Amino acid sequence: MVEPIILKKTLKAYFGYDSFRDGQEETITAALKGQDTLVLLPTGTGKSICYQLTGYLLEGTVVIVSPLLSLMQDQVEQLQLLKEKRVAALNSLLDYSEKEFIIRHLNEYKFLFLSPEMLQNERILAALKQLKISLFTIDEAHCISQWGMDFRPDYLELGKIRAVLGNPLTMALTATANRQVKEDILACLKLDPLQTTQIVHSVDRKNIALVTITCDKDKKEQLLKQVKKLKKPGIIYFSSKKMADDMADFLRKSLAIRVASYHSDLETADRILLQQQFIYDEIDVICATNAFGMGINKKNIRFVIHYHMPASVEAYLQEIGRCGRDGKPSVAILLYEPGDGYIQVRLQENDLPTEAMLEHVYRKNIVLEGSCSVSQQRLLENYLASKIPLAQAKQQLRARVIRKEEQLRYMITYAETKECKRRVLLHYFEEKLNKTVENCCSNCGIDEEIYEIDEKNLENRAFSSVDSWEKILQEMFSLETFKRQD
DNA sequence: CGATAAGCCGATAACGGCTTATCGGTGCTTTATT
Repeated sequence: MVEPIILKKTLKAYFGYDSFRDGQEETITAALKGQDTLVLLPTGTGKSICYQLTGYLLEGTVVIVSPLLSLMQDQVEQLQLLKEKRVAALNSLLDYSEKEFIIRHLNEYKFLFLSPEMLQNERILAALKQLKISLFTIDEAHCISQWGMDFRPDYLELGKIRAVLGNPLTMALTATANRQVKEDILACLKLDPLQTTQIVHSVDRKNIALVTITCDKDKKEQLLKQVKKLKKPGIIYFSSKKMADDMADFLRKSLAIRVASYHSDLETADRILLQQQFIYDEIDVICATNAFGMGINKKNIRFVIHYHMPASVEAYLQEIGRCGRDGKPSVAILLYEPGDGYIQVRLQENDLPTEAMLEHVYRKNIVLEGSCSVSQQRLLENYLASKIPLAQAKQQLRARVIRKEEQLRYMITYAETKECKRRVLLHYFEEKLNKTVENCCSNCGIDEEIYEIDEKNLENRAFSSVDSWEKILQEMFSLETFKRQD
């Protein structure tokens, strides 16, 4: 048993903080007792401290499964800033010799980041088997449920991987999970629900006002109106890349603010550049698809607008959770037009194979290339390889389709409800709203002015006339960076 | 659903205007030859 005083001293020594934030100490204490943990803490409460501090107090290497290369790079850099040299990300950004070097020196690292896909690599898995793993961490664990079912099936293999590695002490971390997602995470990792300590804090972010504006063919005008008057910076989400591009142009021309669009068509270098510019307040508004956001650690985002709604309440909460991390009043606005749900239905249609496809593939015993989407093809191949009986496969698929429909339906319920939005949102996570929240939602009524630009004080103008020379230099410097990248 | 592309129509020739069809969103990986 590690005394709380030791924990605090370690926190101060390694991270420089005087006290823990909600949930951190609880999590670390449980892990140090040897308990597997499922940790649900709201965005921006320092989840990484949980596995990092635990790692420092245990012998061996912390292995962290992370969904994005950029996220891995971020975490590596942050640890390096804290003077930790024994840290590496084992991924495709490395060349052959770098990779080999890390694999040969695994036990010299304290923190090792990799993707679920990388864990499928035989050579790497064999090396990890020889390693003393102090803690097996799954960062952004909701990806298991959100992506594992179709988009990134290797997420569903993590349980097997865990078993191969001798079931090391495990910590799964996320900011958004309702009961079903928690069940998915535990089941996938093959964690016993009764033996796993769940540290669950409210997903409610009280400083984010929840607003829905019901539109009638006037979304574009509504968007312009809102973006014009709201305090910046902010993010606007779209469900198409083209739309994100077009609207970025439109807003840039209409409002003379600094707007950029962000989606998967961008080159990696451009993505990094945009993220940096946004973080350093050189961009006011980002028009993005759901590619943007995970790992964006910016405190002062004032609004998140959804031009199109996402496919689930989890995704919605993830996305709106990116504003107001500094605790100041922020607003999440959903621009909703009845029928919007249909876009998501169509988007998801090609994710899962149909029963007809499944039958065809089982009969012919082969998946024909080009006969369906990449995601469908991969899933069909998985079914074929796994030798799951047809009836069972069918049932599983049917369940997944129903699940997606339910998720979307609840999102629509949220959009259309006349009751308190916060209550409806929290209900999805089986939470009750105990006391009333000031500036709660558009149904309870909010004071709109606190989210709007204060014209008199000229606060929040894109370019201030009193820019310090430091800031001007900084901007020149980033321009140079831009040229070089180009 | 809504935006866009493709196809079709009449009619002395190229093209506006119509209907119909299609598509939309997330990321990891890759080892070997000009």
